[in-house]
This record gives sequence, structure tokens and C-alpha cells, in this order.
Amino acid sequence: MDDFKANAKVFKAFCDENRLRIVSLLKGGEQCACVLLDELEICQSTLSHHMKILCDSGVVVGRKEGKWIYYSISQEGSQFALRTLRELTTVTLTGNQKNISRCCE
Amino acid sequence: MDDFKANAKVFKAFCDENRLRIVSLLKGGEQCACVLLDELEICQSTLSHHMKILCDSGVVVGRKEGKWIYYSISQEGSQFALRTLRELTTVTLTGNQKNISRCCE
DNA sequence: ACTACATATTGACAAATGTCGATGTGATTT
DNA sequence: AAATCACATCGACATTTGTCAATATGTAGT
Repeated sequence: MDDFKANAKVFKAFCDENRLRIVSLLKGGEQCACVLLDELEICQSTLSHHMKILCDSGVVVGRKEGKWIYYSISQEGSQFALRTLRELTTVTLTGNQKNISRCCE
Repeated sequence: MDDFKANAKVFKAFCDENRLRIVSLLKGGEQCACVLLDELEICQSTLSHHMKILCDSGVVVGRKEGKWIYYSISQEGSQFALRTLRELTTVTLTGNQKNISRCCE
């Protein structure tokens, strides 16, 4: 039941500035790594590092074609992230639970 | 237009295991910090550190009452996070754009 | 085979992060 | 006023993270 560690990994995809830029570039559809590299001001090995994290999180998928790799946003992955975030932040007050709980009593 | 850095900060709230546990504990409603401390296996200063990050991200709000601080999930904050995540991961293919873009040509 | 190209991996490093113990601060109680 | 409680801040430390340069791997073209 240690989803927490696993879910934290998913959200790690989104907690870096450059990874957000990458995801944002993929909004327009599949993009080759070299295009991403052109748009961002990071070196190639750094991009590769970020793409690994994004793919590991499930939010992005890569498709190899010859020399190139085309990355795109995974519908399943991003919907999982969305669902997880919603479940995590939705307050569920049960009937017998007071809105304000007194502590240390 | 550097939303990226700001948004990364929001998602940082969710990229740590213990912070996910804290948010999860707040799903049931407002909780005093000392209750959170009881549930988690971290020391008080560490909890305080995490609460600061959660509050700074806007996902959690604290309400002071006497000696205690009651934390709860912010509806505005978490909905902002949800909306941002959705906007970030929604693929928007424009009409004249091919699904597969050839690169390096 | 050789070269050029696209991406991954490695090693190194500075910066950020999570953690704790100790101490500070502010409120309540005695 | 003194003691106690709840929480924040500080200092120290180990770990993780983001970054780059250099090198490796794998593919395509000559």
C-alpha cells in the first residue's frame, strides 16, 4: 500500500521547470528529440536525462524510428496523473466527522 | 511568461512521499499539526518544513487557533493544480498540423 | 569499412532537498 | 513570573538532483 512513493514518482515529472517546458512542447503532438533540443537551452545529455524521467513516470512515451525518437504525451499516463491528483486532493468528509477536529484532547 | 518555474513549484508539493501522506491525511478534513505528527514517522521540524512547502504551493492552507495550527486542503489551490495539469497534458492538434512531424529536414 | 548523425550513458560537480537535533518564539497554563 | 506546550527556524549533514563534457552505442548514408 505504498502508493505514495510510486505516486511521488509520477509527480516528479512535473516538478522541474525544463520538464514542464518539454511537456508543453509535446502538447502540439509528437516531437523528435532533436526538435526539443533546439527549443530548450540545455545540452543533449541533459535532455536525455529529462526524457528518461518523463518516460519512467509514464507521462511521456517514446517511439523509435530509425535514428530518431519521437516523443509524445501518453494519454493513459497523463490521465492517471490527473486521476491521482484529483483523488488525492478531494476532501471527503464522512457523516459523523466534524469539519473541525479538535486535537490533543 | 515564465509560468514554468511557478508551476513546477506547485507540483513540488506532490513529488515527495511524505507530503503525499500529509495531503492524504487532510482528505478527511482539517487536521492539527500535532495529529499529522502522530501519524507520520518524521520529527517535528521536518513536518514543519513540509507544511511550509505545501502552504507555499497553495495546495494547503493553515489556520491558526491559539497554540495550534489547523491545516486543510485548499479547494482553490488544488483545483488550480488540477487545471494546470490538465492544460499541460492535453494534446491540442491544430488543423494544419500533422500528427507525426518529421524532424531535421 | 568509414563517416556522420541521433541518442544514451558515464563521471564529475554544484545546488537543492529531506532529515534531524538544538534552539527560538509565541501562546496557554500554573 | 515561571513552566509548559505547539510550532518555526537554524545549523549540520547525507542524499538526491540538474547540469555539462566526454564517451559509448546504434543507425544511416557514402
